[in-house]
Amino acid sequence: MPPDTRKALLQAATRLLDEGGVDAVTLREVGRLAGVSHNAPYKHFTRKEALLAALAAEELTRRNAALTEVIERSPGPEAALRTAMRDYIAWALDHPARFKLVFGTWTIHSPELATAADDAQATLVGLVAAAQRAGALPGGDPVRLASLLRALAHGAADLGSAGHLSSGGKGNADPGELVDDLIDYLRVATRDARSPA
Amino acid sequence: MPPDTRKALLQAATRLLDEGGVDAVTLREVGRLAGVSHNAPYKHFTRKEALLAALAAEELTRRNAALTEVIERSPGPEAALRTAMRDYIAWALDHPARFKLVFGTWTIHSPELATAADDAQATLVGLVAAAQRAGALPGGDPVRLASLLRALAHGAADLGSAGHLSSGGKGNADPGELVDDLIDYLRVATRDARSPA
DNA sequence: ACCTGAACACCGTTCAAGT
DNA sequence: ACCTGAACACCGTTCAAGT
Repeated sequence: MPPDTRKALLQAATRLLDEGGVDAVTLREVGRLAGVSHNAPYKHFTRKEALLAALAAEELTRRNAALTEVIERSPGPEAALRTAMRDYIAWALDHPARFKLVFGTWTIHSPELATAADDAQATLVGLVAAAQRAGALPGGDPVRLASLLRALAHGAADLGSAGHLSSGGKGNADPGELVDDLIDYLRVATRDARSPA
Repeated sequence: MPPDTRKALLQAATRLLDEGGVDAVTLREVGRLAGVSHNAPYKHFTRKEALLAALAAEELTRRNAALTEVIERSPGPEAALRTAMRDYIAWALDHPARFKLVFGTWTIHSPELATAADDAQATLVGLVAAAQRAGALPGGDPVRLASLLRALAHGAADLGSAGHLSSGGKGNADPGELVDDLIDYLRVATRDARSPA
């Protein structure tokens, strides 16, 4: 079996990311942890951002697999949606650096990252459409509704993980509660649209 | 009039932030732009993050003033809420680096930044409560409802400014539309709760 | 094809020193 | 009180060279 330096580099980078945030991911330290010279990384990634993009793509692919599994194991689309949103929040709070990395601004074009992002979007849209058919969500463009859900989960997770959801020192809102609130409001809106005017 | 190096440093930092993102804000370049030595900043800020926190506090204070003005000029709480949310999104898209800085993770405790954040939260909660009384939003804890609105606006702005709201190359959702959608759904939920069961 | 060591142009931060 | 210049310990990236 070959040494597989590339994998060792990614593992080292993941560890540094989790332990100290993206600023702690330094090509020199990555090399050191992987037991290789400080510019061996350049033989596997064109530049630092390319390594980070590979890391983000791996992570997002794992999230997609987890999402698919949630959908398969859930009794129905509404339960799947609630579990998926809660899992997303939990992931962001447990791994804030990974979350910020994946959804940060990329100046590089990474096909793997773009594909993983498209897959996630497509899976969520499919789930939303199923929930609409099941009467758990209001009608309309499922892409737009999926974006609404995604934006809320993303905002709640981001504000929550940065500590901006608490005011005056005491935490006022749990990110998970917010996504539940939204789904509840959408349910009400669904019923309302069905009843005769 | 004194040279006011502190102000010159903050101005230089703001320019670098807008032009190249937070990574472009380098104490050495800030000093250079302000016409001062590369470590004069240390006489005004304990460390780099303190300068960034001062920058963020200034920006958030300006946003609070703008929000208050929107409320005063609006015909009613619902119009004020919609305008405020749209303004927030527009600000984030126009000044992505400032937005990311203000709502990033701080390892420093800045009283000015904390105060500005609390002010913003309090003003928004007051606006939400007024909209509830006006029948434009459903009842319940106004703090929680404000967090819901804030999380959605934040998520839509963040995903939008990072380009994550478009899938397959074509933009599918405009962040501004998403906040309008949410307020619309909440209106429906408000009506529903009022009608007799 | 993959890796190394030296080198270059940067950083943030500290320190001794000046006014 | 405010500022400077030298210094230290880091970076990302490039280059010439080795296997």
